[in-house]
Amino acid sequence: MKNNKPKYNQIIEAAVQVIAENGYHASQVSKIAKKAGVADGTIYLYFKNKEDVLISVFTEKMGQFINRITESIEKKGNASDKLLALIDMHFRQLSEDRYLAIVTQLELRQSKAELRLQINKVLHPYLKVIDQVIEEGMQEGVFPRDLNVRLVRQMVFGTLDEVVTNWVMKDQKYNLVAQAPDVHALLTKGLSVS
Amino acid sequence: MKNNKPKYNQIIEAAVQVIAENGYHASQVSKIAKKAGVADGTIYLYFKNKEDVLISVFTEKMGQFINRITESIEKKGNASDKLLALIDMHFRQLSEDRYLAIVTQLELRQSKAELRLQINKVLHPYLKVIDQVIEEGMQEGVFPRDLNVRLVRQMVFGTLDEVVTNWVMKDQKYNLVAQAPDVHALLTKGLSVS
Amino acid sequence: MKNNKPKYNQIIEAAVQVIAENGYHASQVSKIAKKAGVADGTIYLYFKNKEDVLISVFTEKMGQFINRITESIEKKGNASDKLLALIDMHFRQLSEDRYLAIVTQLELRQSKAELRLQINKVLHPYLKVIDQVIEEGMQEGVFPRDLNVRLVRQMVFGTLDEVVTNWVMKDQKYNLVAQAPDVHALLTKGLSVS
Amino acid sequence: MKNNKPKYNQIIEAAVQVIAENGYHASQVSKIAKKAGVADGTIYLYFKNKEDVLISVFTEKMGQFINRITESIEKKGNASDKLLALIDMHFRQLSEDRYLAIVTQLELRQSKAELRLQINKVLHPYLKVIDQVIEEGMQEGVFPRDLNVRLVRQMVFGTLDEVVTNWVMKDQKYNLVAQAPDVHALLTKGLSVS
DNA sequence: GATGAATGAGCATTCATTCAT
DNA sequence: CATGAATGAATGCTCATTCAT
Repeated sequence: MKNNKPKYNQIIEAAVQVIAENGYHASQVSKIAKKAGVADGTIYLYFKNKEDVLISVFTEKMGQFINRITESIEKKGNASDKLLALIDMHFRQLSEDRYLAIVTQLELRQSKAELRLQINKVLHPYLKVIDQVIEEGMQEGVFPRDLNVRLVRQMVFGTLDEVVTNWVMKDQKYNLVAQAPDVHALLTKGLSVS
Repeated sequence: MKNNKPKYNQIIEAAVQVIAENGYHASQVSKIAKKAGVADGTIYLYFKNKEDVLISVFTEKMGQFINRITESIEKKGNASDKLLALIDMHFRQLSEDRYLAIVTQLELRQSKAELRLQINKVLHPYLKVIDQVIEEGMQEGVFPRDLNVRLVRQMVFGTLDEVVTNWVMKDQKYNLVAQAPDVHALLTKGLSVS
Repeated sequence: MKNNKPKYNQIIEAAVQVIAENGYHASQVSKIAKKAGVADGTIYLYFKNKEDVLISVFTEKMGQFINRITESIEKKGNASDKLLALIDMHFRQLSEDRYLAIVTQLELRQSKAELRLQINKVLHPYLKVIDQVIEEGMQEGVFPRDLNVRLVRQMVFGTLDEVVTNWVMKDQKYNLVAQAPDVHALLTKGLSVS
Repeated sequence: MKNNKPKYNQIIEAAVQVIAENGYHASQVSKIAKKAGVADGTIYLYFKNKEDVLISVFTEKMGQFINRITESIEKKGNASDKLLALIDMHFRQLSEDRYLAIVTQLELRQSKAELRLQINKVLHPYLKVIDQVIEEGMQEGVFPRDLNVRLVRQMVFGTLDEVVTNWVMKDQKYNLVAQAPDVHALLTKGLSVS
């Protein structure tokens, strides 16, 4: 655990706040250090460089994010319910941490290509969770058996991501979690007339 | 016509290439000027500043992009066919211009908040086109009449965007256009078992 | 005469105005050309370069300036009266042309050392006029015969220059010409108790 | 004391030299840094920007300048002697620091309006010292009681400034300090015949 | 003579990272 | 472990001048 290293966590938390408040490009190392209550140099005792701080921010937060979603869906009986739970928890967690929402949906995307590649690696386990739900649904017969899992996953993740980004850009003015059932309905039924 | 202003177009085209090849942050004005075959200062005869070049790149390209999609869908008889045509042309155009695909899916997203706001404005007409197709489908009875248009549009655009981004990140190794019918099927039928 | 070359004068007059209104550093060649109603390149048909425009501005204006002072003092009977007339005309001319005052007292001094050297050459005839008045006064016995002419001239010119500069920097709020008799009295009597 | 901040003084001294040697406009920050033996960025640890360096140069030097003059004149018994001491010290200090003389008389005057405004503020205390000497002389009866203090001060300062500037432009070839008694005699007696 | 589109040299400032203490 | 003073590379933009028309 990183609890032994309180400064590590202080820096991570400071980074999220500083980025959310100042934007990615105005988030200097010195600003993060100040908010964390440590010297600039101290950051380099815990992280290789600035990029490493950002990746670690995403890794730490995404770890929790995925864990909660996994917990949430494993109680559910079928793939459709799991998908709803996944959407609900996805929206819920970003709703509950406005800083995190801003950082993941807007600021971290401004980073250069290399960094975003590494961020995608961190995202990978989440995409696997989505894949599992889809595959489970196919096996259960809840979803069609001939789905292209990759495409479905891209539809699911792309939709959730777009919905959240729009919500963040509208200054988080409306209730995101309340949209979960509609989004779930849309994804499962598509545009087909019942 | 912009044929009267050949340098304007030279600079736009150079910018797309330079950004695609070097990445957003390594695309210095001097590099764009060199590729365009003009002096650095010449860029400032046609554009207010570097940001203006980038916005213009996006505006010019997106204008053509939307026009072709609009042309393509207006021949179609019903909303479902129009949606398919839209997806097909969306994929087709980005397939045919690998530089443009890289720039729109990866590089331009690294720009700072203000610039991205303006990019969103340019994107807006495209979102309106999607909305129209959805609304038309609802009126025709091809799509359910009780759809939340905003959510559907976010699903459609989010899905297309995610599919294209994944394709770009996989170095455009597979045939993107060939995915259009499957994506269309997915969006219209969702995950429902026939 | 330069009357044959109306554009020459247009450019000179435009330069004075542009410098007075925008300050020395914000007075681009293009701005002067626009105000003069000519193309940028036209300026280079009449002047070697930008510096040449500035020197010519000063030369033209200083020529008139000296001529009027010379005319004014030659009517006077003795050196002391001539000195008073010189001071009066010095103040009067700068009072009557606020643009010229700003340009000579403030803006033209921001030019680089080389240019200022040439400006000093243009100023030289005026200093000679002052010298003549002093020497005349010494011969007449109106002024002491053992004066160091150079020092006296520096006192006279330095005083006038400082008085005018202070007046310009106080936004020309008070009557400069009205100070002439007091300045004359001061220079002639000094700080001696009568 | 500024001895705790050796770099601050190194930069100030380097700036004076670089400006005197290269002229105001050719005095890049990098050149000053190099002469001071520090990195470019170090300058920004001690000064807000380049202008701040220049103002600080003038402030530091003018502070010393005024202090020495104040010390020098307070020992003197009457206003006339004080004026002589002021002139002597004014000339003496600029004679002893050829770099400072060039910078104050020529280079710093090329700065733009805003900077010159701040330079004038720094000069203000010196003008007040001159005013005090004049007022003291009027009270003592050494100078006429009906003097216009402002005008006298402008005569005194204008004369000293002009004398020093001429000396600097003549490449400091003659003995400036030796002129002090003559200048004093001129200012006190004026052009009156004894 | 007149035009004005094109040129390209030149520079203050920021900030991630290091390392002596 | 922790500090924070010092480093130095990196770049968008302006504008005097030219020259083909």
